[in-house]
Amino acid sequence: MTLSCKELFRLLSDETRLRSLVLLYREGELCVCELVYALGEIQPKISRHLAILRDQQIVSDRRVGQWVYYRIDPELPDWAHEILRSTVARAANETRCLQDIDALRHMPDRPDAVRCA
Amino acid sequence: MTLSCKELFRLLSDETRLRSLVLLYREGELCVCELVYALGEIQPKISRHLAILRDQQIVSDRRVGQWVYYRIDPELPDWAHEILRSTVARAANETRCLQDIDALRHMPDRPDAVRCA
DNA sequence: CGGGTATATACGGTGAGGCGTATATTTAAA
DNA sequence: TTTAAATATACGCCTCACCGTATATACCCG
Repeated sequence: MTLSCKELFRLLSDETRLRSLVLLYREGELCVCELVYALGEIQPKISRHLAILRDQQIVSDRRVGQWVYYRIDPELPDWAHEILRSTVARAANETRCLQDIDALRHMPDRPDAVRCA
Repeated sequence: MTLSCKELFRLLSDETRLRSLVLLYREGELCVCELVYALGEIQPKISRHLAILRDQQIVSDRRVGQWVYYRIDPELPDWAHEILRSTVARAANETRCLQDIDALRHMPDRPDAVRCA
């Protein structure tokens, strides 16, 4: 099935997914443990929501050793990408997202060395 | 409370509300019975969803005789309006919305004479 | 192979929100 | 003042999606 407006909005209407997508949009690529740390949520919750986004092809993933990196799916349709862009522009002003960005910045032992690949 | 991204998306994730907003965005102003006809849904359902949108100040209403006309709230924040614009551009390609527009066009006895006010 | 870390998934419980029906309210017209 | 039309709301039902806990899977290293 192709992505509908309604379906996209349903996906964006969950706070955990929205915060994750804002971070992924800004950072390009993040592994699960980075999102867990930045959002301050438990790992199964993050993984579950990422799986939902992956099933609808909003994000794609790749495994690097024991880590799994997620990013906005590069094949996301233009109209959806435009909505995401507006969203990130707005959400970046909301307190919760600002905190997430800051938390990520201060995460110790970030597995960032691997990310270049 | 001010409108959050998450809240806007929750409102847009319901098909009836989404179809109503697409029509309102295109047509400028519509009364309840026009939406009932165009969407082919029962009146309490339409009224209920319009009330939800009104409570969140996505739409505003005005009474003209026995009719109540709804429109996109002119004070909708810019970022929300931009998301709506992208949405309408996309949704206007989805079958359901095309049918709605067509149905509205063929509605008999439309109370359109009043709308000029 | 065995232990540890990262991630994914299964499961039952629970609450939010959508639904249709019935009814209330408002206005116009008779 | 009664009737009818347009709209709004109240109510109970039910589905769906989220939650936390527990467990499974995958990979690395010793």
